[in-house]
Amino acid sequence: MSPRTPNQFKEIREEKRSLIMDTALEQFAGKGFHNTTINQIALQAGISKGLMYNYFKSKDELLAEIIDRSVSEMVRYFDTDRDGILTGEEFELFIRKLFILLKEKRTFWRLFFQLIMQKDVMDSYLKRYAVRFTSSGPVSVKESPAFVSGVIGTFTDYFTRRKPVRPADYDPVVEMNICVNTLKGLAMTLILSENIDNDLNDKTINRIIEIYK
Amino acid sequence: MSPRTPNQFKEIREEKRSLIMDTALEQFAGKGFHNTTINQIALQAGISKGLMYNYFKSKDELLAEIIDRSVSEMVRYFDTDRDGILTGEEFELFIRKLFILLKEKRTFWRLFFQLIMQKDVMDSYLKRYAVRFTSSGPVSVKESPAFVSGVIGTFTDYFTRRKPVRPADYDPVVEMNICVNTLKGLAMTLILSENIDNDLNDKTINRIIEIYK
Amino acid sequence: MSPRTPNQFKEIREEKRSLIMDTALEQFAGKGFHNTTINQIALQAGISKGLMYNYFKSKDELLAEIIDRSVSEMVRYFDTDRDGILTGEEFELFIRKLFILLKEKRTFWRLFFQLIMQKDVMDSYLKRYAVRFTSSGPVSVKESPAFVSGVIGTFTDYFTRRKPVRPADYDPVVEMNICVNTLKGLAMTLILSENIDNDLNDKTINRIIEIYK
Amino acid sequence: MSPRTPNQFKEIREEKRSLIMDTALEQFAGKGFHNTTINQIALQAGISKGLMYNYFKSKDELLAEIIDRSVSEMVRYFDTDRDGILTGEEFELFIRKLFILLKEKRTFWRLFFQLIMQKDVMDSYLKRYAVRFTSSGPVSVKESPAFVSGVIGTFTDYFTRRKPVRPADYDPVVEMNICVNTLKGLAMTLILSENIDNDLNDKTINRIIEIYK
DNA sequence: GATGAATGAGTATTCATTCAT
DNA sequence: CATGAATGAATACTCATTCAT
Repeated sequence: MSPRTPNQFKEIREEKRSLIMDTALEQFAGKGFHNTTINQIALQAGISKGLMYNYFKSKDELLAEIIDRSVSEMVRYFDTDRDGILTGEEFELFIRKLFILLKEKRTFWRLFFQLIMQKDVMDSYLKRYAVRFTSSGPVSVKESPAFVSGVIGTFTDYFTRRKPVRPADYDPVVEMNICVNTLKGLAMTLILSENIDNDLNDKTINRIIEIYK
Repeated sequence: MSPRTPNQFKEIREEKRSLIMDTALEQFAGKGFHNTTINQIALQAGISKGLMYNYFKSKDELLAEIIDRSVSEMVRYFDTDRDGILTGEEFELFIRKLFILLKEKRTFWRLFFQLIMQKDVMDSYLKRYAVRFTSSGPVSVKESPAFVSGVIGTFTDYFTRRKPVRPADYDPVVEMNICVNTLKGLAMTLILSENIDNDLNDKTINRIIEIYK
Repeated sequence: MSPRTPNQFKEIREEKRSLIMDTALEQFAGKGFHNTTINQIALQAGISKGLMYNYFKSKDELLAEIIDRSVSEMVRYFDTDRDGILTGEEFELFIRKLFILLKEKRTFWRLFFQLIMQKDVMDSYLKRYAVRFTSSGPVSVKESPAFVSGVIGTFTDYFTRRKPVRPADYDPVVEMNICVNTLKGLAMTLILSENIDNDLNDKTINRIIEIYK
Repeated sequence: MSPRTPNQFKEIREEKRSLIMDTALEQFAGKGFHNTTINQIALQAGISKGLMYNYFKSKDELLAEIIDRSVSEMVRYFDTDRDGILTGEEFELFIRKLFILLKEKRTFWRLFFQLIMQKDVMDSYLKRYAVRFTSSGPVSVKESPAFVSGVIGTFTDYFTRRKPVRPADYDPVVEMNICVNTLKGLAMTLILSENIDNDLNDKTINRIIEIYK
């Protein structure tokens, strides 16, 4: 009889929002954004089409919110307000954290990579949220403008310091480039494989740490 | 106005087919398959919508033909009917060839990666390189020449032979995994960057060859 | 916290009803009936969507009530149960009253004219002033007090009596037609202008009275 | 077998465009813009919904085109590149032309008046075509920026010249205001009546000319 | 009374595909 | 061969209305 309290409403909203976003993410990642209809999302989420639009202004916004949520989470995860100096231990920690996160959020990252390969989808996202493309992908400037450039700087610095006595042919930028792209390639493999060979994966990560620590 | 010979007709047909496929590829890669309309392709190719259907049964088939053409070319390029033994020189050649091709066909590869991410078919793709692509992702297999698995085998073999006297911690599979994923990561970077740092790229490739040859 | 008396309840209800109707009128007149959503009305009125339906059965009924309220008021204003004879003084009074009312209720009249133009019901409206308005135009008749036809009759009578000694070309019906349409045109101008030239308007009204009194 | 000539295509297009616009105008004027669906228009015009969009980008553009067409026609009709001096004969001609046009295009004018009463509909039109509101309604600046202000100026001038020896109470602006609004009111009546009393109408127009010529 | 989450029928719009000429 | 008018199924999105709390 008595109306629901504002808190109850807020709870309901947040729960449903999450439900919709999770459902949509799964379908977007599996079938692609354009091959997923609002109807399908609503059906699978067990809600009506209209309700979707009660929570999200449009299909595009739904996508943007999904990206925002995960990117924010990612940034929060790594943004440990360091002194800018990457020690060997911190480097190892970073790599290990990275792959844990990739495994945990594989569905999202598959979607994410799909998207960054399509110029126009990303463009519309870029306009909404001012994202910066870097060698390690786009990151929401809204959340953390200096995050990525910070990481790159820290990495370059790390590879410069690694070999105080450089062999004639040692170029820290090249070294970093190889390291970063190895991680990128592994990330891709991890994200795309249906069944990960966890043993090989772990061994590979260990070996990378061994090489670059 | 002498009547054209059957051969001339065929040539004209082939040329127009190519024109349509090139135009379509460019647009698919830039805007995504679903964001490209037949109208846009026809307009840019300077032909009528109807004529499109004279050359290709459907939009899906157009896509499939584009994939087939480039994949075949790729296979032809590398499938030099070797003895299965990869020497250091052959390894270097392979890497260099690979990046030349990636640069030359960047547009295609962007599209290609878009597509293979759109379903969990990477695995099935690895086993059977020729997949039929449709608008809802890659689906039916056309042929299965064991090309890819052949490459994998040759590579594994190469990494096994490289260090006859293995250090205790040397694992050829791990080593190959790192090598392959480094190449994969670099390929991704190359395909996606708007402006390639050619100098860094060349240095990086040289360094990789230095490491793995 | 003494419990409210039934009378207080009624007052509160009436006040809220009025608030909703005023808010709705403003929006209907500004954006049109179809471009105004229940949500917008509720939001601006500071109540919930659900409560709206506590006061009005439907959006259509809300519109009908708005019309009814203002038309009733209008009728009450002019329906001074006269003897049917319009003197010169009464004529002047009528004109002045008319424009005062138009100015005071401009918002309503804009809406009203919007509605009566939306179907060929001007004629039927003339005969039966109270029409039920729905979203697809004015439809069912609620009551038919012969108010309008009464006014027309009185006017015709007035113009017939005005010139006992008629010039050869004097036609009272034509004269009344011009007079009525001049008023109508002025009313339209008044209702639609964003900024009224009050001085010109007053002078014009005075001149009309001068001509027709 | 042989394809249609460009001319044939152009003819088909123009015919269909007109058909759609006429059908839409009729329905918009009768039921209002928002109460008319694209489906209904297509059905009545005997074409498919899709074809509508082959000819008009949107429902809004369809409306805009309908307005443009008629307004342009109107302007062309009156824009006789005069010397700016309105003689009595020219004044009479103008009035007579005006009512002929109003009768011929009653359906359009009903729609037009509906629209100018709805702020937002007109606003979107204003943005597209830069229209200026004047006392005699909006006119497309695109077509004829100086048209309306020209008419107003000419009219004011006319009413100033009419009584070289002015009575003490003669104000040409007031006189013009009455004249213009009488015409406006008559126009409204003409547009809205289902059955026009042609006789009364003609007599009224004659009387107005008699008064103001 | 009061709230706003939930529904679903309805509407504009898109676009691959067909086909008469 | 070639054209582009025509189709209609599919899809995103809106909004009045209901109802559990």
